[in-house]
Amino acid sequence: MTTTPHPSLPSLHRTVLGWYQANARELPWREPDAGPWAVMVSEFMLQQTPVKRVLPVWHAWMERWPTPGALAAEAPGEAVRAWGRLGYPRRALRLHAAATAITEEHGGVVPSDHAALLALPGVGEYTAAAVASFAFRQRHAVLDTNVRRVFARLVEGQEYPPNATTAAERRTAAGLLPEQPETAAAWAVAVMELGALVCTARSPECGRCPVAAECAWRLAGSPPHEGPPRRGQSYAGTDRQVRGLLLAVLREAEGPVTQRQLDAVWGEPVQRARALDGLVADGLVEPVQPGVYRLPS
DNA sequence: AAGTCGTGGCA
DNA sequence: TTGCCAAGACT
Repeated sequence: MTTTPHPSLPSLHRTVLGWYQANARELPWREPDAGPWAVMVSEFMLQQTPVKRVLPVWHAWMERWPTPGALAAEAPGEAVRAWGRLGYPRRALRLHAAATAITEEHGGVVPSDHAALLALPGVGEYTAAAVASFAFRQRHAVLDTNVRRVFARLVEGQEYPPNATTAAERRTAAGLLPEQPETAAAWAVAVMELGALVCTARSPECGRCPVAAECAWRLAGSPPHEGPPRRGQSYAGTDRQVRGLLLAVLREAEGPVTQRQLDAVWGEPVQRARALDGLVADGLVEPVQPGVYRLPS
């Protein structure tokens, strides 16, 4: 005879959804009146950047550019400037490009179709699913780093998920997804929130976890991660640091900037030149004339 | 498909 | 202090 070794799927859903109702953060892009554009802007900003740092920039951005058309009407350099110190400024350029595509190809309306979202610049598998789920209440597996970690522990008994998203992870996520679209959308954000607030990377608070009793990792004694350590991201002395320093000069200047101003931020000329070339190649910086640069117009 | 791409907070 | 890591996308 087969018994049911685990609580039913609907029970798991109810548990996590109930936890979310009681514990979710109030975030402006989750408000009922936050439209798809508000959600999309938040998703771009939240790619690799913590909520706390995103909040002020998101507010300023939405006030200045309440629609994709408003952003598309301005120079991409203004988006880079308004991006401030969120990091990975190519995201600002891609968000501007996405706004332009929405304006030109979708009549200024953020598309609800997953494939159409995926075709936008800067929108990958995660962001397409997130916008379709959070803004349009569709049924999609939303696999971000939080969700992947929760499932790795809860289902696989592993402390951390693999480096890259695997087919097995997609199957797991799809298998746990509630049937009803509205419930699936609620589930997606709830699991993500659980990963962000309780089932965290470093010191998970299993005592506060609503599904601790069913967690495969916990039941296995919380074994530490096996396999190769995930490569840390070095920063000091890299091109990325130099690019950041150079772009900060451009952002904070009113208009064009001279070569001398840029030279002042980094002593080593070869790396400095390589970093500046990279910024130009990425479209983040625009040469005006020899020795003069500005944000893209 | 492994590397690249910012920035800052926190243990 | 130093290393880890935070709602990834792109090549």
